[in-house]
Amino acid sequence: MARIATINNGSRREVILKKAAALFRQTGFAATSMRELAEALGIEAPSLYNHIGSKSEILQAICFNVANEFNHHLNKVLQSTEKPASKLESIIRFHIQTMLASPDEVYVANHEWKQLQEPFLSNFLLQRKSYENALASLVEQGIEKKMFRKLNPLFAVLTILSALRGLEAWQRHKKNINKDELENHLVTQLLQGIIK
Amino acid sequence: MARIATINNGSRREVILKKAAALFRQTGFAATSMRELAEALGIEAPSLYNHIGSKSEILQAICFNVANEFNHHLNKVLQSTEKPASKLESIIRFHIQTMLASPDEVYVANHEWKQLQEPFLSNFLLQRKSYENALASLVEQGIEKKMFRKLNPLFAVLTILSALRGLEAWQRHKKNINKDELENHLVTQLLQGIIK
DNA sequence: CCTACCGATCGGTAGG
DNA sequence: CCTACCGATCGGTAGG
Repeated sequence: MARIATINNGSRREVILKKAAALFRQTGFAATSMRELAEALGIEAPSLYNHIGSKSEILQAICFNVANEFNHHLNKVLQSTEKPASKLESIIRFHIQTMLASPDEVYVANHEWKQLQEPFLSNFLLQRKSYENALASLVEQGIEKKMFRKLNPLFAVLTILSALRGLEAWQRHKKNINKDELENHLVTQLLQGIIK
Repeated sequence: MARIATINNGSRREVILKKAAALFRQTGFAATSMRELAEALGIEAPSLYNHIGSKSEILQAICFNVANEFNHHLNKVLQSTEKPASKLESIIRFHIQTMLASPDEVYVANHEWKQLQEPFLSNFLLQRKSYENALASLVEQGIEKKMFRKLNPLFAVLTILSALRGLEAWQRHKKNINKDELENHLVTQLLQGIIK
């Protein structure tokens, strides 16, 4: 009895974040009320505040958790000695896999971050920009090595990231979607767009 | 005196829609209040209701105006006798041009349509789906004529549309962006991803 | 985790 | 186009 309570308490905050991500995705951050969130969890709204500090803090937690995951993987890839095309492929695959594994969180981080308050908003945008720049220099390396076509590296990266971020909208078609086919298709189409 | 008033009255609703699109983009539909919109227009909130029926109606007008523009262009292209690749290029260029010409409206139609109320939500999604299907059959034709690589037509279309819809986020980098370079880059990278 | 409750703000109406 | 105002709902606190 006590053990179950302890286990649940330990992850209570995570359960809240998880459910919040699902609701924020469905309805949007601003349009989701703390009462709706509470109801979805089977508790009263004021009880939420034993686990989280504010509605904003929930959004912050979701967005920065996702950002951390992507940054962590990026750093790991950058430290490897693979070719630029392989690095890029690994990053593309990670985007797709993460999106399929945590669609709600990734969606919120991609589309509701605008609702972050300062200084979190600025920090988030800064991280995003540095992520994009890291990918751009990867593309630049590929161009120098004559492996990629000669194109604007930043444009190339933004195009790929846009395509990947839009993936969440594919949910609608998900009955027809096989995960492996999806991943391989995207890798092919997106890399084909820049490879020589 | 009377003439100016008449002219202004005629376009008053459009001015409201225009400003609303800008605010909805900046802050999100749900997080934008009618009082903020009124203040941005230099009037009091209740005065808005002489020109629009409700907050929802503003969103509906923006979303369906944009949808109509895209559908109209699509139909024009489909009636032409060009090759699939040319048709697709024309559609890609239209997306980019429309987005650059009306960034606020296109952003709202792409990202705030979730806040539409029924039956508008269902209708909007239906139009979207039929738009995607029309593009998919275009890709299919290209594959049959051996002009496109053999890939899943729907996936190919969703990837391209995702990339195009994400374009709005490029605003952030706009000081470095030249319109023609942007358009040509995207056409190249996106078509290269599917052409044989 | 709950009940009771608060000030603020929301979309919108009445009436002129 | 404005003033005056409404009921509903919001995020959050007090206190237990």
